Amino acid sequence: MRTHNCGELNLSHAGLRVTLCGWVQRSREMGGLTFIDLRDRYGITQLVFNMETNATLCDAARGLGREFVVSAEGIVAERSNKNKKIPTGEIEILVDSFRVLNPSNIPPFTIEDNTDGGEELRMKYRYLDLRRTVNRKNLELRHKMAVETRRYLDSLKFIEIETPYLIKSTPEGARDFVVPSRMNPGNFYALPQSPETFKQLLMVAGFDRYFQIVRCFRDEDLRADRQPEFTQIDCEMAFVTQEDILNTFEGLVHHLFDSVLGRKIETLPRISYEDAMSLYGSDKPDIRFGMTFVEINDLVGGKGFKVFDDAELVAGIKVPGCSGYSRKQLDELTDFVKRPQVGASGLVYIKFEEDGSVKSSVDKFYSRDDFMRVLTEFSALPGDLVLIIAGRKDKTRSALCELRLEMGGRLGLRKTGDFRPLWVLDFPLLEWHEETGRFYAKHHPFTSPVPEDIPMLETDPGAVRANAYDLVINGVEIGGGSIRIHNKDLQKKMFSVLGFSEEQAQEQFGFLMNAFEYGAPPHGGIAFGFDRWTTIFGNGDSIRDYIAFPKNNSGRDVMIDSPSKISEEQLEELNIRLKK
RNA sequence: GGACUGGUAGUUCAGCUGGUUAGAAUGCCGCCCUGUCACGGCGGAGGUCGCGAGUUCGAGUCUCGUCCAGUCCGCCA
Repeated sequence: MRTHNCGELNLSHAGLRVTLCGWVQRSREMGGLTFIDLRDRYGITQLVFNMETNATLCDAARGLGREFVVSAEGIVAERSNKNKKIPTGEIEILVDSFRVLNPSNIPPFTIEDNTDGGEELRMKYRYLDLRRTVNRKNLELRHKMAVETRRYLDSLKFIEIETPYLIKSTPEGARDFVVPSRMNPGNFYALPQSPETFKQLLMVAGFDRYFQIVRCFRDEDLRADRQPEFTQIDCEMAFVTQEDILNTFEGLVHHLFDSVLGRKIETLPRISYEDAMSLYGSDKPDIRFGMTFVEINDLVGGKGFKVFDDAELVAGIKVPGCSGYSRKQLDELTDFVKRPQVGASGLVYIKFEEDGSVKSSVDKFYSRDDFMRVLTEFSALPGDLVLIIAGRKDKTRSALCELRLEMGGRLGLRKTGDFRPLWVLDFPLLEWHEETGRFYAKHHPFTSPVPEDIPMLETDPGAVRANAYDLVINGVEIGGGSIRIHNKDLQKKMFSVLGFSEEQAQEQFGFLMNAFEYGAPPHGGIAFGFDRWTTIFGNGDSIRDYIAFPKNNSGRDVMIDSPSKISEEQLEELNIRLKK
């Protein structure tokens, strides 16, 4: 139907007869002249109609509304007024005939880079929103990421194998999306939260390098970076140590930075979970800037300031060059950390003024020497501001983490386009839950403990470290994985620590444990959040912008209006009765 | 489950301590314009102020409830 697309013609094509197809972006009527911007995926080309040379055609062109689908034939001509802003700006098409392939309603919002449409409206008409360049580029980026991922992994002899979507519900982890089985009344499939068990079975089957770019499903509340269905780059390898896995996938990180963004990056720093928590208060630190935590219990305790004396942890950050902060600004920061989402009970400041004097909210408890010792510990210089939070260790760290990120943002230290990937290692194997009074696997129940910590499974399970690792970029968890347990006895012990009875373990994971009795190789793997990684590379705010048809905050697709009710007949057939 | 923010022309928003005819921009329609490209000029149409109660002589504005959207906490092995 077309000889060229709307983004490729230039002066070298002048005089050529062409046919273009596309959508009417906008038309400009000048009395005797009519210009139409014709748009397709590749760009915009200007069509021109002249009242003097063909009044009928020019008149007809004026009947074309926005988003009409048009096929136009004519001669490529050099423009008398060139537009330097677009690649095709030096030429235009002198149209001698055109055809409306399909008219269009007036679109509910303008289909331009700076659209006037709000989010909700654009989601409802997502197919129109996707015509906008920004969204098109986001999906092109996603495609490029997928292609380069496959290229890299294929070059290392990984093979992509599909695993089932209709699987079995398991109690650990996120809530399952569940699918009723018509042929097995009262029974349900679950959609996979990840292909975890299947990729381990593939290792038992001898496919020693597996990957899959695969959809995963979790029935949990949504966020800007969380969708109920999302995509992982899921990988597993046999006959490997943790070091082998980190090196192989550090290679993927380098390859994607290079091939997609055209950037060479340095060897990824590695930090232990414990250090990440004590220096950044987070297991996914944003290391684009410093401001690491300094713990000062010893320096400030026993001076009569009860809040510090009683605190499990007193820690702070040094904010360079902010000693001039006003009372109002400090009050604002105090309010910030006291918000329920941050959860600190207060904020103490020490201003190291330019003239060398010291001002603090706790002046009456400490001498100048006391403050100087603290400031030295922070390596503070005149002009710096130290902000301190105290209380329970975990609360203090998470609040200080929020404050650090906030200050980093205010000082412009979290620069867009600055990428600082790193590995976080040695995660704890287990996590204690107060409400249920038992341990849960922090990663998943097949994660192997660090060998020298295995004896502690009996004595101090909370202190056992795992052979687990996360990839973090700019404060976002991009991926995580572990070396798996391939030994049946160890796996049994793990289930028992998690509070599974032998029968429960057998019922839920018997197929895996049985498989491990038939020569399971040592293996391990990793999975990356493909949507998040793409979003980071695109400098986006929300993974929604990198998914063609995303769900909204309540898990709804407002375009197709789902989820939705189903008929009585369907319910009957599925053997389901709804609560009145 | 919880906190906060928002909901007013097709769209994006403004609308003060409650006050009589609810505005702007853009889009849309009509007329004019031969080099525009965010074209320009003139004119016009377009509103259940999310929904329901309440306070008041009077509610877009205040109160309560409710629905929807967004950000976050919980949750997300």
